Amino acid sequence: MPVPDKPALEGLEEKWTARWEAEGTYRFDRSRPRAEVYAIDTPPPTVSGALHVGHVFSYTHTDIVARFQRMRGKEVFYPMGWDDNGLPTERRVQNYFGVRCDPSLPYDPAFTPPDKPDKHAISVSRPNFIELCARLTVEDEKAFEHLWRYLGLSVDWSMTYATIGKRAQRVSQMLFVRLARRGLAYKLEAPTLWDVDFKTAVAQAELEDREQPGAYHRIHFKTMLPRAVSQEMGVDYVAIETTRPELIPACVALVAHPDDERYRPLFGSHVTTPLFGARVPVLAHALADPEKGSGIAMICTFGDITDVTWWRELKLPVRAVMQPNGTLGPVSWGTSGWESDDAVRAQQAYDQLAGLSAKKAQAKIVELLKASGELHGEPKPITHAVKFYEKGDRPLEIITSRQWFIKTIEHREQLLERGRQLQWHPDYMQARYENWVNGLNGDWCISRQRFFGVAFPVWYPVRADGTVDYAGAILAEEATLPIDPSTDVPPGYAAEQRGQPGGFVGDPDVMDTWATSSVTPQIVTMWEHDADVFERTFPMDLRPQAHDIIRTWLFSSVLRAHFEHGSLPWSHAAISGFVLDPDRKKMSKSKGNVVTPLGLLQEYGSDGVRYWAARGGPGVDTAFDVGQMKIGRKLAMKVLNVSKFTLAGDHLDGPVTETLDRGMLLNLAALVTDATTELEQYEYARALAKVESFFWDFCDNYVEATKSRRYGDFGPAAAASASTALRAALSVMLRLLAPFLAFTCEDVWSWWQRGSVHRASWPTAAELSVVAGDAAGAREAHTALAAALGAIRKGKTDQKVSVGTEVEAVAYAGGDDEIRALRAIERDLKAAVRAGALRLTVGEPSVAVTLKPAEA
RNA sequence: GGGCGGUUAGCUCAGUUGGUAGAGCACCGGCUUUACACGCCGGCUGUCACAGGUUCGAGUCCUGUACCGCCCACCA
Repeated sequence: MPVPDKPALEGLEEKWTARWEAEGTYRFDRSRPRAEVYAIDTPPPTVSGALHVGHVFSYTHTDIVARFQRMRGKEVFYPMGWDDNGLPTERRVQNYFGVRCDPSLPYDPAFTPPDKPDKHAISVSRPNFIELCARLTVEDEKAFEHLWRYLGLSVDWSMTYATIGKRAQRVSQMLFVRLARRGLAYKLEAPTLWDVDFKTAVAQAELEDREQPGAYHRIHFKTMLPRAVSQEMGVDYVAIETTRPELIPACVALVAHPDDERYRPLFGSHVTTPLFGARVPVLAHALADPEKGSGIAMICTFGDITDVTWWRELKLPVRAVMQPNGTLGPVSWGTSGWESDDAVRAQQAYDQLAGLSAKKAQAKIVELLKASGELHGEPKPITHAVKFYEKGDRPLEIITSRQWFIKTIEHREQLLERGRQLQWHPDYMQARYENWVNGLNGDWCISRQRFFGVAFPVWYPVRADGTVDYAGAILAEEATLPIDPSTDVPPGYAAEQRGQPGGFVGDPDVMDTWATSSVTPQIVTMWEHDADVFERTFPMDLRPQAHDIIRTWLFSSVLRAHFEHGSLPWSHAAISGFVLDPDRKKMSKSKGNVVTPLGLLQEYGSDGVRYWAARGGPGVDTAFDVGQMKIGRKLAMKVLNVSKFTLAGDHLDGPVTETLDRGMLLNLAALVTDATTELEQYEYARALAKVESFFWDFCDNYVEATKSRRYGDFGPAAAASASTALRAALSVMLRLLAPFLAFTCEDVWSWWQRGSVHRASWPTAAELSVVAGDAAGAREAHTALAAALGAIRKGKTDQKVSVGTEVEAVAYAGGDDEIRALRAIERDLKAAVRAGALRLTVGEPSVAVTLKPAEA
């Protein structure tokens, strides 16, 4: 392709995305051995959401690394996934098709959704629901792929996967079954964090704190001590302070610190709860904080995580009032039910609470306590942090339920060790991992009482009396996976036995979204699907991701690989920062400050946007700044134009003989070494800054200084030296910039080279020093050029003449070393400043420009 | 309460072993210079958050403080 007359950036994206696809430029060559492969575990974006500029930012970082590794000779394994798991997709499918997932229904292969969603949702089986999801997300996936291609991601688009896809289900289920068989996954009935609106268990990793208004309620519990002791204490009650008085009926004990003198006499004795008259013990535990409230707390089943700890360690009974839907459930007090000194009074009080939500129950019980005189003073309003499910609207409750867990706590040390083996970029992100693992306070709850997602490949026998034998879980055979227990039948049973005495039931739950996302390394590397590919790609090289999901995605992936493979899933983790809006806030949809990416790519060019993204180094939060995109666009334009200049006209073939040419090439060789080291360390932003800086100096100074010679003013040999040096430098700079300005560099490459620049070999210092030849002092001469040119240009500007004006004479004085360096390139320097005479002297730095008589 | 990161020119940010403060943008001024006006040249701009310390010398190392951001916590 010839050098264009008017090179332009417009249309490069369409042109090259089509060409790359047609030529299979980024197709993975699966014949290469593991050592020659660089495998990337790309984060699958959520398809039901929209891609925003934050995605563009971080995915560009990964692409830069991918392109660098590819040019270094690695075969890059770079798939793309779509995350269609989880609540957002579930809701979207429901609304779009007017259906509800009902896991109790069997698969109906003939089902078709109505053209328009009906007001009354149609119940469909889980497999049908998943089919609808796949249908809906096809369009999203197309739009996403288009954007990614337009941005220039060098993904192999023949390798895509969906997190709810058949193969992903199979991998998730198979890994789960293996954990279950080894006892690393287990089912247990236990107090679990619970969202009362979604009516599902949630995991520790999905929590967030929100500041909420609340109030301390000072409540009196009657003591049951011998009179003498009470008299000594002066009171016959204990005052506790609680923000959740509605849980008083669930109170099973009071607790204070063992060293707390105020309560020491009470330890071992009992008190009665207000309103309900239940006798509960006063106990000692080190977790009780004498500084908090009155220093003595009531333990309820369950008000918060501390209650769970106390309940477990003090071996207390359960007295649960909170139901899965967030209301207080029915309780009968007295001899046939819960213990009370005054069952009639207890029942009367409780009946007014039953059926109310926590919030309403609190208001009601405050009324009752005031009336009974057991509330001391007015509630004292406070603001405190309350735990929420990150997607939820009401505070979490803790409810006892039967859930699947994966063991984490007893493997804490090994998991910490894995974190240390992983190479983090930037390295300080490892602290977040350590922090999280050290803070784990329970095993990982992976089951969700939702309908959409990967099912547990598990059934339970139904006993002859119709009860379910949860301890006798029947795990699916690996060869049969994926299965859906709502439709498929366990080995040895017939379909008619579903739900029948002596028969079976399917596990109704689905896996947590992170339980399925955590196996993306196994999904993409074709684990248990294509052993050959797996062997060439696993453990992978790179996990790129954002820092907010270290505790979830990164941690859970490490955990799964540790258990299944006894290794890390990848050797490097590159953590991207967030994109901040100009107010330094994290950009997010909810804040309405998200910019749609395709418009940006079209306005500033994909390379312009890539440039902006590339400037944000690993882990660094970066401001959204169209100014930087404009600069990137200018850089790309400059590349086009200087390439046009370099390649225009006939190439004069000849060796590099001139000192300036040699110096420039050798300095470029040093840059190659430097930039390569940066990129090897995932410091792409630094690499770009250095290359960019050299490039502009090259354009502004070297090209200007050699123009005259290049045009033949000093003969053909001197011109050939410049021509050869220019081309060698251009070739190297295009390759250095190719990972960043993927489209521009590819276009220029195509003007004069064969093949794709993205499959060209990464430049080396050696290839330049061969061209430059032996040249003592040449680098210093090239380095001195910019300062001297600048000073002399200033001399002209000060006299208000153009830089191109021919002048009578220039006198330039400088230090010994500088002048020696400049003398080596005196002819080029003189031509560059268009001086009739150039005098270089050692002395105090000075510049004198003498204009021609006519101009003076 | 714990941890991590940040605080450098009006803005966005570099500043890699401690050695006279940098770039781009913005602003001001100049320039048709046979690659580029999506250009070129030049100029202006800083108690490097604050306070101590180590050192001949600190933006850089140490201690502490303040503020910003993120993550975490057993939040009665």
